[in-house]
Amino acid sequence: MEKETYECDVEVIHNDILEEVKQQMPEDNNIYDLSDFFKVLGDSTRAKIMWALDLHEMCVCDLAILLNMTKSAISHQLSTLRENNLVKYRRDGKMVYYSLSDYHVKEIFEKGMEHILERNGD
Amino acid sequence: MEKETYECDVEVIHNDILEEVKQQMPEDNNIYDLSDFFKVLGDSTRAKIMWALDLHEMCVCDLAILLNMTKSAISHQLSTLRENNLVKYRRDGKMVYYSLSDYHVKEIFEKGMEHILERNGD
DNA sequence: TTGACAGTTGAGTAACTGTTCAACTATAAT
DNA sequence: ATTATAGTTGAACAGTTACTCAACTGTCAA
Repeated sequence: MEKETYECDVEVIHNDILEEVKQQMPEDNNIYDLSDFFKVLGDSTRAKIMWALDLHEMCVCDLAILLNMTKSAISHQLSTLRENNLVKYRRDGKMVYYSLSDYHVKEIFEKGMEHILERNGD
Repeated sequence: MEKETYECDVEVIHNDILEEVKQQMPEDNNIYDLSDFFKVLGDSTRAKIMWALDLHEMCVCDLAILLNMTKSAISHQLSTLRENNLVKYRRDGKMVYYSLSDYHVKEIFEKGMEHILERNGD
């Protein structure tokens, strides 16, 4: 009377459903990547940066003024966005201009905003 | 020669772009709500739960077995998902069955997964 | 070369977050 | 009533994270 398949502090309740869901679940690695992706968008500073860059290419200074934050703070967040391939940049003289690198993000933001606005009864 | 509009450690570089973006940016509160929403999806445990519930209504036990975690850990995360109106539940005897409460989330997950898979060269 | 400004980076810190643990409630069965 | 299982909850702890600060690089102008 052993349960070799699962190690948990509970009994198996709905084995049929479990098997079905297990088979249809995406691969672990894909879920990790996906939640990491959402995590990057899940900070208000980065969300604002992304939204601003969706409207217009901007330099670090512009973003710092727009968000009323230090250049350092903005630069750190841009670094995170860069590492996650969400923004690209070009240097022009002393200034570095950032823009969005991915066309999916806009759609995801818009779907997310739909959700927020409907939920808030707008 | 004062800049009353902005307080920052930088000079205003592109005033025209700044004004344009400022006007088109969503309200701060909406961006906060949006990033909070993404933050909830930005944890792999919660992402797995959401994906599983999208496939089938499940009880806490099932989820604990599926994710190989304790009921307590799952319950805490379900509580977060509940607070953010992403899941609903019904009690049936001793068991509590959870399911998705929002139809937008599936679309957002799918768009996000598209992004991941394309980015990973799939 | 020197100074000024745009931007980056690493260390440090305060705040946040996910899991564990133990104690708890709720329902059902004996 | 008692016991067992499903689930919840609060405190505590460890790991993470966003911003600050100071020092740094890169580019331009004089």
